[in-house]
Amino acid sequence: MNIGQAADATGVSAKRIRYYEQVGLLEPAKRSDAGYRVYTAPDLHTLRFIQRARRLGFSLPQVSELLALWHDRGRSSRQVKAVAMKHVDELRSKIDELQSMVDTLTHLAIRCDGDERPDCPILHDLERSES
Amino acid sequence: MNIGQAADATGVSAKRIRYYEQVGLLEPAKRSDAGYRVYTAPDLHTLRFIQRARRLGFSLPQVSELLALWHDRGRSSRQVKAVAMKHVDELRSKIDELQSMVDTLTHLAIRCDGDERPDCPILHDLERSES
DNA sequence: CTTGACCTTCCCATAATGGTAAGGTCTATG
DNA sequence: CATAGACCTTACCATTATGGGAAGGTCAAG
Repeated sequence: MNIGQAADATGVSAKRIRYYEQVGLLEPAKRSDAGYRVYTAPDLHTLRFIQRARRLGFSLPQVSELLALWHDRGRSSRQVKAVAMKHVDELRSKIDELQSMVDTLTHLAIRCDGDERPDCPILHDLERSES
Repeated sequence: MNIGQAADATGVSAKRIRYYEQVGLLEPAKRSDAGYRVYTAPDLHTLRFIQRARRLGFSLPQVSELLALWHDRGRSSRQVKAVAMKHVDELRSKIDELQSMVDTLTHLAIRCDGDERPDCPILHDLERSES
């Protein structure tokens, strides 16, 4: 199976597959006589694993950790859970940060008339000197 | 006032100030005889405006829009509110996306024993073939 | 006049892709 | 068999906003 078919089968673009190989997330694929990368069922399995981990927001280094644990028959579920929960903590921090932006902005926007007049608490807040 | 002092006074690093000038967010600063950038009170005001907008998560193009509106005496608060609310929508989308990752992961992690055994629903989910 | 703290520009790196160009390969059809 | 078109290869550039560092000029204090 060529890279295009692997991409179609997994939802990971050919570009990404090559990149993952380049940065060492994937073992270099076998090549055909012409130098084409050749993929087999286990490769697709790995690609889908990566795809799902990426969709859950894991960074490539984290995905790399997860792949290693996945292949490590001697792993403990504790290790896996630790990676996942660390990521959850990061996600929650990010959410809190974004939410506080939303809170501030909606608080300001509520007081903005949104009409033809120029006066606006949003700009007023942005130009205030403190902080 | 030199760039270092302007940086200290506004919380915008010298590096960032130069970058903002380079990408056109800021007017090129006046220069001293020696070629040093020189900043005055209104410049600091603008830098603080940018700093606050950035902290609220506005992208540099959005900050640019806000700066233009700020300087436009003929602006309507409607325009300002539109920029802000569009950003709020983007933030909320991002929050929803991150929250659904958190939900999925916590759901999986709850069922992970987190002990010395290798079996783990998190890896199990990542390697499942669907999706 | 030297030292140290500034400033300047320029280049590199980051994270994880997408786009494109130049060129080789494979396959189906005329 | 030749050729077109769909594929593949590598290599380079762009993205976003920032930090780091080097090489070299400037300024103020001692």
